[in-house]
Amino acid sequence: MIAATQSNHPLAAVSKPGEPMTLESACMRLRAAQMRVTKPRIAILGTLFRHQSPVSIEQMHQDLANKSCDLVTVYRCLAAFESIGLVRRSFLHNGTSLYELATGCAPNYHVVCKTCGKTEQIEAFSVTGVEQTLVERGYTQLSHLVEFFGVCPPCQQTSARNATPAIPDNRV
Amino acid sequence: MIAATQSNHPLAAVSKPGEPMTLESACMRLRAAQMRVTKPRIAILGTLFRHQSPVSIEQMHQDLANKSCDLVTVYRCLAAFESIGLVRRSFLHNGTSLYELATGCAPNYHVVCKTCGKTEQIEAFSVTGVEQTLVERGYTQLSHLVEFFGVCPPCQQTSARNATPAIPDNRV
DNA sequence: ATGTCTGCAAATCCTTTGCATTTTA
DNA sequence: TAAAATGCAAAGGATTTGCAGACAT
Repeated sequence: MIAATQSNHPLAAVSKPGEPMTLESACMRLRAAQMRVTKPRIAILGTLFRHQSPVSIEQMHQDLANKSCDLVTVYRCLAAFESIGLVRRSFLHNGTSLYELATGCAPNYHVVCKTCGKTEQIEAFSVTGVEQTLVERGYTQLSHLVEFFGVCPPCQQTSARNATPAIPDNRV
Repeated sequence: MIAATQSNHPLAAVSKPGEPMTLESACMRLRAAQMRVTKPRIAILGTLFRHQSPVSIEQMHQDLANKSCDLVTVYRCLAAFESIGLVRRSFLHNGTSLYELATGCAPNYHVVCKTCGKTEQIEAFSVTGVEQTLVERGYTQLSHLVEFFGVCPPCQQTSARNATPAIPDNRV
């Protein structure tokens, strides 16, 4: 699921398709937005680059070697990154969010396994038609949210049936 | 946004398109599922029938004349209703949910105004193609979530700009 | 009669806020 | 050195849980 918010921030320009984002370019974007490049921020960006897929705040915090920075800082940094369009936030059914680097391309959509919680990307899926209609109806600042859920093949063995679901059944 | 979960519950059959759900048929489904038809449950179903659109738990609780039942009971009843497919739950960006009667037809999609939080229905929008692909990939128990956000026409006046957004900006 | 709900209070979970201290530019 | 970021502790809001009493069947 993706929150494809259209940022109004002047510095929220996405990187060009041709040149993939690097840790350096990400830092430059921070500086360009009058934000400071600190050790926690670099570490957090690092985990995002390492995953290249949606990660939870909790996960990132644990990934940070010896939890080098406070959970609160992770929250604040990601909110800051999102405000300049550096990361994209995905809202899950269970009320939590995942963050991923915002590439220059259109937002990606995912399938989330109800059992193990793993996410997989899914091919292009267009919602522009619907948004166009909404614009015609007078809506502004459009954004949307699309997410698919299911049980992935590896999780369909009997053994998995007794596992605690990553996303409790009653919430999905 | 809609959580179009495919319930596996034997009694979760939806009412036939031809015959719209009534308070009576809803109660019958409760009984059929070995659930009891209590005063709070009837009242809650009542507010759902009255709205015929997604409603928040808080909203339902306030609607109940003199808050005739506890907020906790509203939570529990809705969870119970959802477990037998009587209602559909929608998860909002701000971490809360909306519930609506599960009609026999395909799930409806909505636009949620970022300012006032009002929801409007949007015309058919198909995700079956994507789900079909996922089935081919081996996923089972598919469900999905689709929601659009924007600022509705009435909320675009200057006055509205200072209003506290129903969904804080940093969450959408 | 009995297994199911309900209400109330308290607990939990995730996220945000306040503020003094540290850090970056 | 001035503005911005961090850590820690504590607040906040939504939802859940435990348990004794009330209720539907």
